[in-house]
Amino acid sequence: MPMLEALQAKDELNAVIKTRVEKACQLLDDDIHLYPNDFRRDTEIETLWARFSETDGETLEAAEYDFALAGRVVSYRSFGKVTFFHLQDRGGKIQVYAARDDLGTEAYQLFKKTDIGDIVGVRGSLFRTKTGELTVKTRGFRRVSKSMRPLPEKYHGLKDVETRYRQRYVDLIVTPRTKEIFMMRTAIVRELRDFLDEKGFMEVETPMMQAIPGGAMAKPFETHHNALDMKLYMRIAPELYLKRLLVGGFERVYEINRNFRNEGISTQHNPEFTMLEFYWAYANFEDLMDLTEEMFSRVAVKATGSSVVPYQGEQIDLSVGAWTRLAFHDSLEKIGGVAPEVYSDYEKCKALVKEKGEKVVEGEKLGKLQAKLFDILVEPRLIQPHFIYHYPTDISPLSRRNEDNPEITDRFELFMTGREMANAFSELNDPVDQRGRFEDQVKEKEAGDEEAHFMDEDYVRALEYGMPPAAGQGVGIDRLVMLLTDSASIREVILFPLLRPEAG
RNA sequence: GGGUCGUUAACUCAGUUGGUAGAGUAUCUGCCUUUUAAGCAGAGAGUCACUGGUUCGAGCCCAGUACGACCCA
Repeated sequence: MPMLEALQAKDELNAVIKTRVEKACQLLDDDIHLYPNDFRRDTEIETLWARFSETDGETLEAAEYDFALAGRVVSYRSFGKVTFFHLQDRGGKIQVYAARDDLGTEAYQLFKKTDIGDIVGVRGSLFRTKTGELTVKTRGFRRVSKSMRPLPEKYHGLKDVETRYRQRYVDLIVTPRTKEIFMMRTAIVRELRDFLDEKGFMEVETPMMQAIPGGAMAKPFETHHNALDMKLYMRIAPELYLKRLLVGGFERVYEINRNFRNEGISTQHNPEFTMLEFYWAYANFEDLMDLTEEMFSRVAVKATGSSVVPYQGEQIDLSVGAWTRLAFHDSLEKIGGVAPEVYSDYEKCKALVKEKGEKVVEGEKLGKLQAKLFDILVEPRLIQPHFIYHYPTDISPLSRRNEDNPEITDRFELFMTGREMANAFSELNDPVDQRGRFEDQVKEKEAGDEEAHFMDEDYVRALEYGMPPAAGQGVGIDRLVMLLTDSASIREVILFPLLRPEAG
């Protein structure tokens, strides 16, 4: 095979890879297919453990249960005429024993060309070794994929985080915890879907590419559609489309999908991240708080077995009823230590923001200043679950105003572990009020606020047809998975986090 | 954007005051039929991230660059 020979000739290959390529060339010379796809397994390692973990050796050998397994060789101990190795498939790992006297000299010689990392099929039965370990006795062997690159060292594993993220495939092979986290992620998302489906919500898909990026305050990614010759944005939120569906008569809808925000990268932020948004007609933000407690505690139990979960040394209690509900302005006073005469006075508020080292932009409204104080003084201290409600109207352009006080909205954000986990509100369904709020946002955008909302005429037109009163919520799925897997960085819960291209 | 730290063999890591580049694992060779971080004997393996500077001499000191981690904005 010319390609392999070319690979073999490359000087820059390190010795280990070169040796493996040479070995592969020898196999080819003996007419051995390196990548056959004719082996079929009839069981998996998890199944063997489930059925036989309690069975004693005599019973196993008497039964001579015969089966075919396949997986990756992840360790290898050879004694000459007998070899032990561990085989790993998607569900687990099991020891395999291969002996010359069982396989025959020729087959055993071929088997001995196996490297750690090769993917192999094994036919055989079970027995127990002297130490009692459940082990497969090989009667037939077929290599189905030759590995050219050595795996990381077995004892320390792969530690270099950059390599773990760039070559996640290697991380998944050698780091059991990584595999576990992503299996948990899938289980968490499935449980959210089950929960919402049971409550009568319908999953939908709305545009990821939008002409007007709405539904959140964030900088969008821009792209261009060639055939239509038009600018498009990657969505920052699905909100305005999901609410159009409320107008259309789907009274309970949700979407779990990616959002894109053209902002900094940190342990809490990836440019593309996954959000659950759901909208519920004939409900308000207080109904949402109840539903949220129920949903989070159920998902926590599913993922971790308990509604009290450990996170970075704290025990976070997600049990229904354990959550605190506190008004935004009360949280400024009681947790942030900001007196009402300070937070309600524009100049005093501005002075305090500056004192705390935050910039104040010209023309910024009182609500925005209060939000900055909240971010600095309150948010980091909200370790246990807190619903902070009645956000200022200035910073809540899509939320319904409070009936008694038009300066605040029937909106809450959910905080725990010092971070925002969700944002929710009773929806603004008055088209006249909505148009006015958009117009205020446009003024802020013109004044230089890149994150202010765009005017969306079609959305206002939809509201003019009449949207049922409703409440809606967005939950950051990555952060939820971080919480339930005790992960400090968002990159630990995203399979392929965004990194700069490798040098060279 | 700013600060701190890191980058040495495929992997995990040492590297003294600036003076010939080290270990374990992995790999290769030999021995070995119940091991499991198998063992024993031997061998090979390096653009010390990159570029420049200081120096008789730089993995080590200095400057810059790239990538990453953490903190701050």
